[in-house]
Amino acid sequence: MPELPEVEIVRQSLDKKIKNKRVKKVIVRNRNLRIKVSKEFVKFLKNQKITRVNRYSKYLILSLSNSGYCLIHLGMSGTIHLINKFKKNILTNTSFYNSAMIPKKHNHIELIFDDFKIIYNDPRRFGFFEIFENYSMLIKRLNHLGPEPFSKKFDLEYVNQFLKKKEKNIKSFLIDQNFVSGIGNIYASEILYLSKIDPMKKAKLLNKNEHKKIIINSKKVLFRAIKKGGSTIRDFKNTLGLKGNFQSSFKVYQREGLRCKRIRCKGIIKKKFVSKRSTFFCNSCQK
DNA sequence: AAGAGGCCCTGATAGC
DNA sequence: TGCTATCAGGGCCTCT
Repeated sequence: MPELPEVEIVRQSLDKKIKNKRVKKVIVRNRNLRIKVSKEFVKFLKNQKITRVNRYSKYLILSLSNSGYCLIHLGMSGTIHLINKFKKNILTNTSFYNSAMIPKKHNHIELIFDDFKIIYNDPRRFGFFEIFENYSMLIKRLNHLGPEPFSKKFDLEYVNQFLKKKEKNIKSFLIDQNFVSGIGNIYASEILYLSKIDPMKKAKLLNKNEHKKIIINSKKVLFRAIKKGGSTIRDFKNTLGLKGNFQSSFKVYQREGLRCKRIRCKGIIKKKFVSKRSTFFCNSCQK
């Protein structure tokens, strides 16, 4: 599901809500996520204050007051829901959560704060929650990731060096987190469209100008998507259950058979499986 | 080292 | 109505 922009939207709303708040209770209903939730998880988070909510690539990073970290990945279908607590009435003095907001199945983890809670829902369980005692352990965990598209390190020299001997198609590298981290299947197609590059083109055949376009358009596409609240294809929602809006701005993704949006281009958007992932491109203006 | 392929899992949808 | 097959925004692992 979520690529960098969607995770950033989640980060922003979490930051507003849980920063400097203390976790009162932790519930783990299903430990069998992509990575098994550790036995120490509940103990590690309980009574900790969330001091920061960061994001790197598609990962959320909660900093804790015990100087530890909680690393979260949403996988393909993970969502985080913010649920406010209401007082039912004074007579019974029972409180409840607005159940209309809560998915019925697959609520695997809950972090409960004073007057609200967050619920991690993930039907496919490709996401995970991991804990790290300190910063160096966290960094080690994320060490394999390439630079983010926004990073200064993602420059001409780096891109050229990485791709110059690569026989595989360029599209598979845009979604390769070791090369550049944060881009997923949707935005890879969009970036290559803006760059007028054929997704099937061998990476080593790209010239300097094309490298430049990839660098610029990666930033451009992701920034625009963040600005629009991310993309909602089937089930991405922000923590309040609201959908993103960037899907209406897609130039190629899920536009198979439609006309290319570029002025004066007569091309038709095609869909092909590239490295096992659906890939959309204009058959005329992407060379 | 690089690339191809498989696998983890559930749900929505299409076709019969 | 119900069956089966296919696909979905990710990432890791193994084999060659």
